[in-house]
Amino acid sequence: METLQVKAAVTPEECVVTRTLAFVGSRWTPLVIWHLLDGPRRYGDLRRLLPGISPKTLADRLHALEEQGLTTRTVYPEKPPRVEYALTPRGRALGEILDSVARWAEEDERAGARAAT
Amino acid sequence: METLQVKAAVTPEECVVTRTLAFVGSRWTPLVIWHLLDGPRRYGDLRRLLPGISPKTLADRLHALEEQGLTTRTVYPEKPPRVEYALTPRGRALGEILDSVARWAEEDERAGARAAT
DNA sequence: CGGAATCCCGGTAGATACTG
DNA sequence: CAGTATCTACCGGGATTCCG
Repeated sequence: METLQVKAAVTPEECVVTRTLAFVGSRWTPLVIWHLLDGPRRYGDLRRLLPGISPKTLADRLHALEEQGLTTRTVYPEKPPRVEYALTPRGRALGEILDSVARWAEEDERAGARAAT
Repeated sequence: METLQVKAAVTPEECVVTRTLAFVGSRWTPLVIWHLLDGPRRYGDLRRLLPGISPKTLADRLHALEEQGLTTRTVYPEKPPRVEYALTPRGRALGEILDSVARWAEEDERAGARAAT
């Protein structure tokens, strides 16, 4: 087993980590994933959970997530129409990483608070 | 111990994960961190290791990283001048996360390759 | 060598209005 | 309800030039 591919990458485009982080780091994306960790959510649910997000942006995020295989989109042919978004196993796996990021970031804030004392 | 703060966040600005990922996800940043994982590097080293990066962008990244406490900047008053950048413990901790991201992303590519077969 | 200053371009994402 | 269609503004980041 050799080193991780990333080591070899020289440009951002070639680097999987860069590509992944650029994707997940786009505005609202982490919060969308976070809410979906609680279970499937409807488009309108997410809009309510994310006050300030525009319909276009939310649609963009959901499309991108689906395209990356992180979420699924299920249409229930009812009246009124119902559409549910849910994380795939891979999406949930990414959620785990977001969790570790959160822990890392909060260590920071704690240290900062301590230093400020 | 209650839930992670992130859960409570509703806007991207309030969310530590969003802020962190927006920061780390900016172009070239992961690669800069990656190279620093090998040890301290000089400005010129990094420019050579990152073909295509502009002086401004590299300076921006290094400033931001230093401001976030992820790197240190050491000036050796020699002639010609020498400046070294190195990861702090926190910076290295973030490197660990990048590593998990890399593993996550490569699972993806392997699955994709399999599906494409 | 290790940057800072300036200019500029392209893409991201927000606002708004409308539709199946 | 669950989006799409446009149009715009902002700024991240690249190219270039110059300085201590």
